Amino acid sequence: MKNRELADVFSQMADLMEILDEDPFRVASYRKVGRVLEELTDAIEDIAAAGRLETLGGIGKSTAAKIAQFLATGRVQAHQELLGKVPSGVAAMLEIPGLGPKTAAKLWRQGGITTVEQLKIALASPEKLAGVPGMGAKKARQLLESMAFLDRSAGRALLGEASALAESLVQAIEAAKGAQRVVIAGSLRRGKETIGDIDLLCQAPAKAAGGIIQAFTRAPAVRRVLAAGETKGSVTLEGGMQADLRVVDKKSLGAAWMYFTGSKDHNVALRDWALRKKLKLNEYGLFRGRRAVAGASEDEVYAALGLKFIAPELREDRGEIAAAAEGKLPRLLSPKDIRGDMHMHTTASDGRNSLEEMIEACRARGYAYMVIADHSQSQVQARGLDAKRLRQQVQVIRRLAAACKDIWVMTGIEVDIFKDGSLDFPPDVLAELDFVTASPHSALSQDSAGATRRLIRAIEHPCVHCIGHPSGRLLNARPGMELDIQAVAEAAAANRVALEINADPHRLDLRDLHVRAAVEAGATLVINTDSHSVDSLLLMRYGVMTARRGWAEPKDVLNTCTGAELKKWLAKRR
DNA sequence: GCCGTTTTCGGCCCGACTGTTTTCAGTCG
Repeated sequence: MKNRELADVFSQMADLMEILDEDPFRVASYRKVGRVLEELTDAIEDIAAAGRLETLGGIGKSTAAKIAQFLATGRVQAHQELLGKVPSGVAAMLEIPGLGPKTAAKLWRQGGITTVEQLKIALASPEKLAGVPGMGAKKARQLLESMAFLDRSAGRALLGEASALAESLVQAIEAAKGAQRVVIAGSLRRGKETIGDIDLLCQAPAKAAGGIIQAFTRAPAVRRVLAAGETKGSVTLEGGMQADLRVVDKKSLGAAWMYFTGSKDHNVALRDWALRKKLKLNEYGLFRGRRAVAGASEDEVYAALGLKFIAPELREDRGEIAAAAEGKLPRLLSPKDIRGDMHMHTTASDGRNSLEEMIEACRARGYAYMVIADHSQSQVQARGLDAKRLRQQVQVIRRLAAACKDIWVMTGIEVDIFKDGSLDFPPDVLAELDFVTASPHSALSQDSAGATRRLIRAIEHPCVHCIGHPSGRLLNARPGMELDIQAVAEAAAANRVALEINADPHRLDLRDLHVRAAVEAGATLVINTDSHSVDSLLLMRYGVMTARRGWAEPKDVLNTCTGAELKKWLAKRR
């Protein structure tokens, strides 16, 4: 797959063109191509071979030719020409928050600065930048701090970390005088797998806004105040994340919440939709001329646009607006649809809570069923179970299960899938268990074709019910295997094997786009926490968000079944 | 460079905040 590489080429061309001050609309269209390529689940080679490049939104004749050229020669001529015009270090400056293309161009052309290192030195003695307009002492200090932040932080926070921080900020703002309602917006509300910054909104009368912004900037987690105006505040938090708060009037809350929930691409598409209806949409409301048509609630704004309500998780400009217009949005599942958790560990392998404690915690959550799935023998570092210990555990589970009237406790295993697709236990051992999850844990840098064959072989194994965390990725840590998700999902559908959405915020695997491909291929999903303690059972909500981002409905997800339905599904499988 | 419920040409989302600009450019979301 050359998707990623090619996406980078177009994104970089957009950056370079912007530094060269080329037509902003052409720049925007290159940027869009970068995003489209990045989000593609099919290999760009296959799409090109099928002559379908120009059927992708945002890709026209000229882009198609550049993609073809890249696939044939490994390069895009126009990209090479741009690289020849702008020193590479100048483009690298765009990574620095607060430094955009205009400033990078000025630093280069008028200040003679061509690398980030040179910039750092020059900023330390700002008189060196006297020839560059707009470069005062304050701006210099701000850029130095931004660069220091980049050096320390790995970039984006995980969904779970960001949620906890956001909730602490919400509490601080709610305590401020005049705050009527505080809500989370941004990528956090959309349930994106990683979060760049936290966006919050507070409904309050205009006269209270200043005090609320002050309260926000004094919240315990705040380390530095970046901006504090009349209606907007920006801060850096402990750990380096940025958080923004806007204070809005009651009659604008819906429009503002939509605007700050994004995504940017959804907003652009929605405004375009509004314009075609002779309406104007901004964060204050939906307007016909000067008259406000809607704004207090999101429902009202979507309705006035002739659209069904679009759930935040769908707002990525991936076809949701057309679907909302045609009444074809999916009926998304919600956390309350989940009736069990089918992947959790105990102290028998690397879990922190006992079998009894895990059962009690699942019962307290009101689950109808659960599966114990400890590691198999080759996971030595996790004290994986061999056949003998597994059989002992099965005995204990069966005895405990017999005593549980209100929850169905199933026996299971998380059996390793080896590099060649074979499993860590022979069929006779696996056949004794109620539910078998097979997961890849090692050799995760395998090539795409090999990884796909590996998973398909496991899917075709007669004893396997589910593939756990299929790609093996760890967010912000390792990329995992690059699967041909189409082929994997088709095999899963054909063999009636479920694909896991691992809800652990470090994994979220399958990821959103893979969920969507799996749903379209007719595969069944199962959302599991992979809990290693009773506390992590509540991570389920992040898996549900990821499922929603993949347009999954309850019928696509195995653990929305009742116990009786699940029994039937298991009976058909064997 | 892309695109079409007004269009194959002429549009392309829009507002807040900061810094250093004395009237606004740049960046961000």
